[in-house]
Amino acid sequence: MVALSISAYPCYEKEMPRKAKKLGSIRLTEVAKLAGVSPITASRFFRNPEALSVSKRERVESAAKELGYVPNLAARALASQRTEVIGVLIPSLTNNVFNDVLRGIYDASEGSRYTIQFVNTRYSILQEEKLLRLFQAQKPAGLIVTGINQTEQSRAVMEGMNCPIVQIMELGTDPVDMMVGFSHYDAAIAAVSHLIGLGRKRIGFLGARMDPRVQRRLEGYRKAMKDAGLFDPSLILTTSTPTAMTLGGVLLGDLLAQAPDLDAVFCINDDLALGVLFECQRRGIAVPDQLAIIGFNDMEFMAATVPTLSSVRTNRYEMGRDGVTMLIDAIEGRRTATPIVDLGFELMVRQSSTLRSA
Amino acid sequence: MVALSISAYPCYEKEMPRKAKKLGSIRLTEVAKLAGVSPITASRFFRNPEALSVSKRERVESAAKELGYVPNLAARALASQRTEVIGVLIPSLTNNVFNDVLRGIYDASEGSRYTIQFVNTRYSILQEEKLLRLFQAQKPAGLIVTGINQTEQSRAVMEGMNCPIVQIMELGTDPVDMMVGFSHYDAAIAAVSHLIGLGRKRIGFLGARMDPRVQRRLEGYRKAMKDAGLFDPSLILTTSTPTAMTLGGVLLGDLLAQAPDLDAVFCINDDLALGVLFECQRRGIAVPDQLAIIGFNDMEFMAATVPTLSSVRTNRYEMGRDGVTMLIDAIEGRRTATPIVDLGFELMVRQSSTLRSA
DNA sequence: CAAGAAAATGGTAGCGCTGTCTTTTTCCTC
DNA sequence: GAGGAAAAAGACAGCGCTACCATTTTCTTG
Repeated sequence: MVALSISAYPCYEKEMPRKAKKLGSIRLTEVAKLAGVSPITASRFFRNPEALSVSKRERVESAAKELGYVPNLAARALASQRTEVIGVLIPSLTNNVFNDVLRGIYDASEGSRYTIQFVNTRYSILQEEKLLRLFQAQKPAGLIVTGINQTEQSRAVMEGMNCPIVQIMELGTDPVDMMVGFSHYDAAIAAVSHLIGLGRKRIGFLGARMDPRVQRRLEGYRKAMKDAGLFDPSLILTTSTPTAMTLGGVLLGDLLAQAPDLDAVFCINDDLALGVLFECQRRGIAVPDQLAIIGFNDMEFMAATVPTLSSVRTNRYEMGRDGVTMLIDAIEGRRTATPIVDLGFELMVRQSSTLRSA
Repeated sequence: MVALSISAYPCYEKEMPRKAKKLGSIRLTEVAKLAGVSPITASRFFRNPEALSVSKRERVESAAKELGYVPNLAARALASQRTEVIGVLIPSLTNNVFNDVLRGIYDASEGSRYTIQFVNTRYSILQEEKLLRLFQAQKPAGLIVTGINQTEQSRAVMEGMNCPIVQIMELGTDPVDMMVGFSHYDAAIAAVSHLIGLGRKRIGFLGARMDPRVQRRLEGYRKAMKDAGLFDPSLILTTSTPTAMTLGGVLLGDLLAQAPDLDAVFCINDDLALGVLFECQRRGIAVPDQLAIIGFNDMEFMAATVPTLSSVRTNRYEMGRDGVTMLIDAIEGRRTATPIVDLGFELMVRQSSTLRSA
């Protein structure tokens, strides 16, 4: 481990005394001496043990263990001109979606020699560009970025970085390097078509924090509604406010004000959907009889509600997991044949869109 | 940024060519040359600009900007024998509680020169010890650890680390260095006393993933129930299963089986509480008339449900935020007077424990 | 068993920066 | 304007490791 600061221009109060040199500090030299080999041989042991003869290998190993040697990664990075860091750029820590993605990334990278260094772009492509430049300066082993909407400069930086890069969360035709995601457009079409197929005509769209992926879901909604001849702009309500469960209720109220004959609602995420469900309980709107609800992402709680909530399952954990796995494989020269992986989605039909209480 | 790998004994496939040296690489020397100063002066500019005369300061600054200089942090760490990394050990990425804590940590450290390097202990104190050793080897500028239940070895490692350390999430009498948290014991007593004060007699306890902090909440529950002469072990149901909203419903069913006269339930977190609420809807149990519910943490959604759910607000974001802030202050020699900060808690009384529908 | 190829090992130099100490410059004050 | 103190700037060496190349040892094979 160790991660050096991400700030480009730090500024200390004062210089520190060069303290207690050598004080019990076990360097590679010490290990080499104890093992009776040259430092470079000891060095090789840690990087490529296969290159040593069995006898030396054993001697270095036991010497290292005896001395409790721990490599100095800063020195290693300086000498080798590279690090074992995987940089991860994610737009939010508030949004639970990324929680799952991060979990996948951490789980899959555990046990590997790589360290995850994640940073938060706060849904700003300018912030993303800035963070990308900082990563660039440090030559990470690989990079995971969210989505496909980077600035031109960001793209240029990435292309010049000379390390594998995986874009996650969605798909596009022009990857910087590799991609793991799914089509938000198609997923939205599936959700809306499901509602249309059930005979719903006045299907609303509820969106918050309209990031690029949510925009694409809106496009899918538009497409499906237009194809069915049901499109009506007054059925759409979006806000740039960050999403929250309480917001779901508020938005439903607003949408009902502009479209009182609403008979279904497609929420761009599950938090909104649950907020809508509670608002319906509050207003005495029967779900799904009067209003069908479908969410997006299929968080764990969607199966626990009353009525259970329909949603579109997205493979968030898997995107993280497969993303790093592909990345690490590429770093180590084992590139997969297909640079673009579609993890798909699954329509989870539950009571909120189908159950009709007789 | 940059973070060097956290693996102690990495192992490369092969040595890499020492590629394209000097190739446009802007080093401090180049900046110094352009600015017409010595490298060491340029170095000082980045660490302590106050020490330079105004003219040199401006010259170095513009030279750095012109060349697009970015410091090599590995070299810096090697030469200065320290890093600008703050290590964060957190037990889970699944539990949303830590999401909020992490958010506080990231928000408060943004703009500082420190990089957050967080690792996941998975609720294992052995894993924690292992990760602590890895951090130790790299001399982080500071450390944030969760809770007060470390192994003896972990404590020894921390005490020998020679860097500020903040323990977050709870309080104890014997901090390694600093602490930011609150009393889970007192918070549980407050929640249970509230229910007792409302005349509830058969108050259940529902717990999942019994980590040390949850154990202390159980102790608080025991204390309050015993003091009121209401304690009955059959009112307690715990499981080591990780918490989830679906689990809330299951546990309520089990608890009702062993205590059918249950009239209130204290859930050790909000997910369980919401799961319980839905299970009540499913079983036709009136909340709060037949069963009062109180959760723990006061997640955002607790105010959005029907009925709204009572909870104990914990200042998770603030624990993260204040934790790093204290840590950074200590790193930079501005130690606060009080090493132990109690962020308290707040009883959020809502409909699920009070409303009586006439 | 000699000769060449391959494998294993070692010597050297430096990655880019900063701590320490020394030298130079600037700023006072009388 | 001289003398001393403080501030500013610089020289030097080295942090711990690894890339590169040179060297030695081991393994083949005719």
